[in-house]
Amino acid sequence: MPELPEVEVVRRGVARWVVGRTVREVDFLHPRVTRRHLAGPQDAVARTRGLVVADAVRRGKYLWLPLATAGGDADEALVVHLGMSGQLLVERADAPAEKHLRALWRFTDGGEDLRFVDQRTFGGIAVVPLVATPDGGPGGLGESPDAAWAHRLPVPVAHIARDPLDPAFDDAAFARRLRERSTGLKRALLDQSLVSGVGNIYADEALWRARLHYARPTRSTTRAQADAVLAGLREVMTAALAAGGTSFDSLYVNVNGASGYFDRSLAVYGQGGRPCPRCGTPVRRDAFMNRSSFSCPRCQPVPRSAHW
DNA sequence: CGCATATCCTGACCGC
DNA sequence: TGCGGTCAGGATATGC
Repeated sequence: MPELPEVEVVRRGVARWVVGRTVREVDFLHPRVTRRHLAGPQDAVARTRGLVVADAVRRGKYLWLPLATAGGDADEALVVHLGMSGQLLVERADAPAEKHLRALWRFTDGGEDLRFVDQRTFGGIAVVPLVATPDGGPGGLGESPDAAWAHRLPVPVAHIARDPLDPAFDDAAFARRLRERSTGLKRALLDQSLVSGVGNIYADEALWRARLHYARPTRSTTRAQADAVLAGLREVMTAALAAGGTSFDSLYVNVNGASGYFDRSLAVYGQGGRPCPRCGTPVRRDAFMNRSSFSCPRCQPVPRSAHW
């Protein structure tokens, strides 16, 4: 499940292998891949063909490639969301098609193709305008933070908050906005308009590090607790990034790059019944929001006023 | 409007 | 060996 670290590994791979190249042709091989591009796949192709991939930028789980004209600036971007199972691959044109190949980009240099492979089709592609947004500043983490396109966001990303690894993330504002909400802590962490890039795995891991229960009411969260959650997120995301970042030097941009981290380092996620690494108490698994929540019953006690 | 839930999707896995 | 049921969850449409 690609969350922030996995998407960042993919972003670095795209920056390494695709940025600077000119798109010659695009094929969309499944109707669901362009469902968010309302004008349809042919329009997405027309808006991409002949343009230069100027950069690879990320905010939260969204990745986008500003598309520049020969003049150099970019008014639109190719937005990619990996969903649950999406992968971006850089492969030779004669490599056999993957079973779940959904989109394919060829370039004028005749080099390797970019492919979007997605088994479960929760992911998607859209070509959309870059727009100025109230939060201003660089749009996210990219290779060229001073470029004109880095100060605008693709329309579908305009409502997405900055992520915990963004240098401009405002910790105090996060704590303040958290207290304005009437919900549980984990629900808030999964809301991409409050903080982005967090999914089920990193939410559970960060809450374990912060020793906070997922149903703790946001309304009464202290600044110190909010800071502890952010520290937990940054810790686990940075570690996952370090583990996944080792493989992007190859000619293969793969969302599975961080899998080695999962094998060894998850404290609670997917560890139901196994001992908490801190206190040895068996990890608890609860049904929550149509998915699972993992926590340590001793380190993360249920608050009296839990907000389920 | 704020918040919660239903929905999309496919393959792995499990019990019978 | 097959078959039905369950599980995985990001983002959004909807409903209250």
